[in-house]
Amino acid sequence: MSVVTRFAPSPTGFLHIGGARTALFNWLYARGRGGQFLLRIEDTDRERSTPEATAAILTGLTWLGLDWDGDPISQFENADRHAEVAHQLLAEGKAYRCFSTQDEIAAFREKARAEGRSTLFQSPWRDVAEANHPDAPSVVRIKAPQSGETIIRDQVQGDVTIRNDQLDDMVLLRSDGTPVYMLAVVVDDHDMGVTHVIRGDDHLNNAARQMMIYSAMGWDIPVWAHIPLIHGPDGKKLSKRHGALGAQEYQIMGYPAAGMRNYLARLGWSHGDDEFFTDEQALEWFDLSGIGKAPARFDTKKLEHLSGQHVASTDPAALQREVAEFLAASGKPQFTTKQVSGFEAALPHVMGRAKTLPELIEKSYFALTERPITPDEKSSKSLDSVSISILRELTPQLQTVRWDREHLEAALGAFAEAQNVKFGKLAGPLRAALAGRAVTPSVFDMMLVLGRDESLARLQEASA
RNA sequence: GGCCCGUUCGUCUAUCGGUUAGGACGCCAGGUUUUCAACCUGGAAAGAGGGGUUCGAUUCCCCUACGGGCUACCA
Repeated sequence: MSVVTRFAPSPTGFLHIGGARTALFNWLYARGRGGQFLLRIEDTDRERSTPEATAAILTGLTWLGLDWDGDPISQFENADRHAEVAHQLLAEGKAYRCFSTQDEIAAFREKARAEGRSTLFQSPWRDVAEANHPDAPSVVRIKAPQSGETIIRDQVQGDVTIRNDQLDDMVLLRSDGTPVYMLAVVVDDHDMGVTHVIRGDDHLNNAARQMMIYSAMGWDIPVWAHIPLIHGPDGKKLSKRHGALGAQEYQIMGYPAAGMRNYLARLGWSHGDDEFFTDEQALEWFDLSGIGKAPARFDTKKLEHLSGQHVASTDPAALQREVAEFLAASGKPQFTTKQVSGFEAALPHVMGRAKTLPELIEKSYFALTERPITPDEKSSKSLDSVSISILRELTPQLQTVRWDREHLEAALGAFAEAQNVKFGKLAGPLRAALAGRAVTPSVFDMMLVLGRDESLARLQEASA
C-alpha cells in the first residue's frame, strides 16, 4: 500500500510554526516512503477563511521546501459530496433528521448538568419515523453507537479507548444543509485516499467521532498519528495570539530553510542522539515511532545553532540562491552583478562564521561595498592618528609582496615585529581600512578576496 | 462537571526492568585566537509526588498534583 498523507490547514492566518511542523512530519513520512503528500485547504468557515491566508500558507510551505502533489484541494468546493454522504447515511438509517431547536438543546444540557448527568445531547428524534416529522428545519445527526467502545489505534499515543456512551449523535449537516467539519474531513480524507493522518493531538478525541462515520460508511480507517502541539518558551500553548510567528517571519529573520527543517523535525521527534542532519537523512530516518508524546517548547537558541551548522555546510551556490530569496522576502534590494561575484568570492570565508543569512551578508560586507570605504562607528575607532601613520608606513611595503596567504602572513608578521606590536594591534586598523567594519573574516582572507590592487587602494585611502 | 492525553537536566531528547541515567542547545571555568563565529578541555544540571508489582523500577500498574485537549448547527 502506497502512503498518502496530507496537510490540512484552515486559511485563517499565516502558516504558524506548529502547522509548519505538522506539514513537515507529513511530508517527511510520505516522501521518505515514495508516497504522496497532499494539501487540502479547510476553508469551510466562510467567515474566517481568506484567500490571502491561503496564499500565505502556500508561500510558507514553499519556502520550507515542502512540495505537495497535485493542486491544493478546497474543502468548501466538496460540500456537495459531503452532503451526499450524509444523505446516504440518512437513507440507510444510519443517520436521522433532528428537529430540536438550539433552545431545546441548551435546556437539555443545563438540566443534565444540574442533575449531574452527561451533558451529551440525546435527541428525541433518533427513532421517530419520517411520517411523523414536522415541517420544520432540521439537522442531520449520525446514530452513534450506544454501547461498547471505540479504540483509536494511534501510532504516537498508543491505543486510546473511548466508551461509546461518551459519543453523541453529532451533527453531520446543518439546518441550512451545509456539512460540518467532522464530516468533511472524513469524506475528503477517504476520497483523497489518505492512508496516514498525522495531525495535532487536539484532534485525538475527534478521531473517535470521525471513526463513527468511517464505520457507518464501511470505509477503511486511516492510520492515526496525533502529535503533541508545540508550546512557547513559557510552556503555554503556542497560538497566533501568543507569540507564534509565521513561517515567513523566520525566513525574514534569515534562517535557512534547511536549518528550519532540521530544527522542526528534531522538535518532538528523535532518531537516537542525532541532532544535525541533512534532508536525505531525515527522509531516511523519519518514522512515527520516533515521535514523542509530550509537547515541546520552541527554543530559538537551538534553532540558531542548527541554522549556523546548515549555513556552514550548504553548497555555496545554493546559499547564493537562498540569500537572493531572503533579500526578496525581506524587501531588501537584490545584489548587483558586481556584488554577486564579490559575495561568491567571500562566501567560502564567511559561511563558517555566520548563524543566519543576514549575518552572512554583514560579514561579507567588505566584498559587497566599493571604495570609498566609510568606516562604521565601531571600526572608525581603530583609525586613530597612530594607526593611520602605521598604515601609511605599511602600505608601500605590501606593494612588492607576493599576493598569497603565506607571503602576506610573513610580511605582516615581520612588519608587526618591526613596529614592536602584536599582530592583533594591526588587525583592527586593517579591518577598518579594508572593510570599514569591526567584524569581518580574517584580514588575510579579505586581502586575497579583494586582490592586491583593491586592497592597496583601500589601505591608501584609509591612510590618506 | 464528564471524557481523553501528557510529565527525564533551564530547553530538545536517549533509555524500550539491571546504566556512574547518555547526547545536544544554553550556561559556567579554562585553553586557542586577528574581530566575530568556530574549535578544544573540564564543570554544574533531570526521572512531579505518593503507593504498589518485582530480587530490582525512569521504565509496568494505581492514586494525587500540575499542564493540555475534547465535550458546538467552529475548524
